[in-house]
Amino acid sequence: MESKNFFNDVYDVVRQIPVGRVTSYGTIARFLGSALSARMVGWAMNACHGMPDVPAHRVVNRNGVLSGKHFFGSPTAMQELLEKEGVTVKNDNIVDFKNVFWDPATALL
DNA sequence: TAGTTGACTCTAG
DNA sequence: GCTAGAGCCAACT
Repeated sequence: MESKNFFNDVYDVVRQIPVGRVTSYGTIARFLGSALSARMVGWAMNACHGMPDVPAHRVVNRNGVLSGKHFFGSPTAMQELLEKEGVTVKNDNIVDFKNVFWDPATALL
């Protein structure tokens, strides 16, 4: 299980997402150098179930939609978490997504 | 071993 | 403006 280099990178980026901010799979994928590997970010999130330090709820698709909300055990768990952190979610969509959007390339660089 | 799937994104029609 | 198809990589069956 030491072959999670790509996953580890994803976790590292997601872990650095500040509270009240969200990012997208493609953004992380591109930041890692694989813009077309956005799916892999999703897979990384799928494996992040054993990583309580990885706020997967702060990672959404490029539309700001909670695509993976269903994978949190409850279809509203992701929304509840985001709203609890100050992110307004409406109908599985992040309100002012552009305002709460967090770009690793801008924050880390 | 090989085939299919998947929490995405982009380009083309 | 919306719908459809293609692409990437790893895990699961």
